[in-house]
Amino acid sequence: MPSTLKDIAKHVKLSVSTVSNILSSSDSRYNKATQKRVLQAAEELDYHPNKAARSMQGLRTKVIGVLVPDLANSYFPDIIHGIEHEADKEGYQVLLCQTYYNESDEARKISLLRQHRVDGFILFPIPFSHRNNKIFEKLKKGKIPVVCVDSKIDHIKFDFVGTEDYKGAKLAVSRLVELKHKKILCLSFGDESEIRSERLRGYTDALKKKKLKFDKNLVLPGPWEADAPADFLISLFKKKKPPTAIFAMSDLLAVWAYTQLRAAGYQIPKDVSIIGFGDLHEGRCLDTPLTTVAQDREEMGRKAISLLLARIKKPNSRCKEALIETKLINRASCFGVH
Amino acid sequence: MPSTLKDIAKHVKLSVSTVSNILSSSDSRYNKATQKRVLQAAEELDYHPNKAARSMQGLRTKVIGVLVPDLANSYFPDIIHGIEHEADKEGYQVLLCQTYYNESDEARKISLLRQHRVDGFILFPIPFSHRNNKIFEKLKKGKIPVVCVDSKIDHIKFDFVGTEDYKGAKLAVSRLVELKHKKILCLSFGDESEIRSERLRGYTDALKKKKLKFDKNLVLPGPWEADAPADFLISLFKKKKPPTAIFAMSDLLAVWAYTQLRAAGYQIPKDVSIIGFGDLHEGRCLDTPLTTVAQDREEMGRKAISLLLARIKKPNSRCKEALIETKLINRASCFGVH
DNA sequence: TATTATATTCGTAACGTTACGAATTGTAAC
DNA sequence: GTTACAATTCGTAACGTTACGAATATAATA
Repeated sequence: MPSTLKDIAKHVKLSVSTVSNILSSSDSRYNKATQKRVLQAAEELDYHPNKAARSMQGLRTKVIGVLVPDLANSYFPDIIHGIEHEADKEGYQVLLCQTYYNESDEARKISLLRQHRVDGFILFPIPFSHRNNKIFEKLKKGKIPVVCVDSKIDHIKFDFVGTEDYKGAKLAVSRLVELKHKKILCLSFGDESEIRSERLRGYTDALKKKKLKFDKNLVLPGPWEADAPADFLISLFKKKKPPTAIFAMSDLLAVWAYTQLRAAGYQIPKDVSIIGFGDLHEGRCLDTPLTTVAQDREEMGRKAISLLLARIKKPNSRCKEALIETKLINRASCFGVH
Repeated sequence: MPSTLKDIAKHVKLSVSTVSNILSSSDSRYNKATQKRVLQAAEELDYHPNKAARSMQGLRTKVIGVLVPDLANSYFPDIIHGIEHEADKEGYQVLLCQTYYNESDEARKISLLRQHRVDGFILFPIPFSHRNNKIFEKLKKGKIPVVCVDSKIDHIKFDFVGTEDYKGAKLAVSRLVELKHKKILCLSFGDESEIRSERLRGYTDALKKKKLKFDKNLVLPGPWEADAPADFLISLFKKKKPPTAIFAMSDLLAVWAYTQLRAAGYQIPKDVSIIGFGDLHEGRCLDTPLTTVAQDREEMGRKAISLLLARIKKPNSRCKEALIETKLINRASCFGVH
């Protein structure tokens, strides 16, 4: 039983519409004294405008829905921070949900947010999912403003924010090549996402540029794919011409490799150099801090909001794509080979 | 312009109320064929019930608001996972906001969530804040169901979920004492929170039990407090009778100390044993994994939901408090002294 | 004082949904 | 062909808000 405009109106003996007008637009033709009286009553009665009623006028809710896979991955909070901060500046509020990489959760959360009539979505779609894309088709057909981040939806065009995956990977691998590494392992994602293929392209092109040949046996998926990938990883380093460096497609993968190698008695970077991608906290607080490719994640969030607001204003404009720059962060995990 | 009941009604040539009834209660007296027709039309027209209109009936929204300080702290995502999972089971949905440890954001986000008429709140209040407590008084007076986690609100009683801070700290320090450490540094939070005082009490009691005397110079606040606490920390270990162990009130503090000491040339645990509190990911992936006090954070989340739902059902029942158990996780960062 | 202009305030309809009781249809029994 | 009863379906009011145009009060001018 929260108080309503009617309650306030009764309290100050004015009409509901007067109270509404005063409370919702500060600029107004109303008597200063009246305004003060109303504001005060609102305060006293602990009035919270009912967004439900408001949005029923078909007005903007000024709320945007953000759907991320998993907050436990420290990649996301920074982006969310950027989103919230920028949204806030424009008077938008953010509602946050998680999918836990689960397709039916993804669908359910989108529906929930639609029920709340959010003005638009920022989605981090589950990468390379075989989900039923109908939900997204409907978003598209309903002209609901959507910005996808990181992954795109098959066959459906939305605004998009991503990372300069190709450039970043090339940067990283070029660095290893400069340090005279000849045999560089590529620790890859297990999926078939565009992120993966771009980073792989960066890896191979960096090798090519220095006339090193690409060996597909040096590309292996991370811990969540193979059966005993840790053993397999170590076995690669026990061969007689072992790799001397690892390019990992993510910091998490890099940290995993780091841990496994250390446990197996290898020293980083003396025996093996490692370079990651993402500049996550996990890599920074390693004993030998991780050299990595960083992207400005808050900027990603800001960019996503700016694309979204542009679309909210012009729902029919052409879809835009933005790639966030990368740069190399040199820390201790890479070492020259002689 | 999402479709409405009216649209569906027109489409199937039935009244709005029939459509509403069919769509909102699956149990019903309606003709099976009619039901199918309606469901199908809803699907075709991509109908999403308008929560706004629904909640205007004064009905439950089946949405609960969760307000956390900062998702970048990996302490929170686990709890949120527990919250979401349990809420989901009961048919409740979760709206998540951050305060960034900022009091005015805290107030604004609570107001936002109230505007959405959430059925209740799970709050992680900013600890030891000098905030204006009026917002909380109003929540209390308005009988809005609220569960606080971790910190309480001064002078205002809400349901509460916390950690067995005293027992956990005592457990940790007792362990160090068993390992024959005589001089144990306590790395404390900088605030005056109840969490701090309870963990401090655990620390002192563990010492007392083994007849070790409490030295208040051995209690020092973490990195965010003193001017040059890192230097100060190291200086303590350069004295002639240096501490041989550290009890840190959080894993983050522990990791910080670990890093500083390593950088200064000390070995963990050979020179200094460290024990943390919280069992965060950061401590697990250290080169020398951190011994720590763990609490089941998903259970915290579940508990919070169960208290909240109980309160939603009986808004006037007595406030309950739940403390989540702690246990010691022995890893490599502690070492016996001889 | 009458007339106009200006400053304030008001009343009504509409948004999409649900609860409630009323209305309509169909069916079986007489 | 009534009547009784069940099976379906319907109509209306209400929730809290805002937009819109209308109404009233007050001041300024003739």
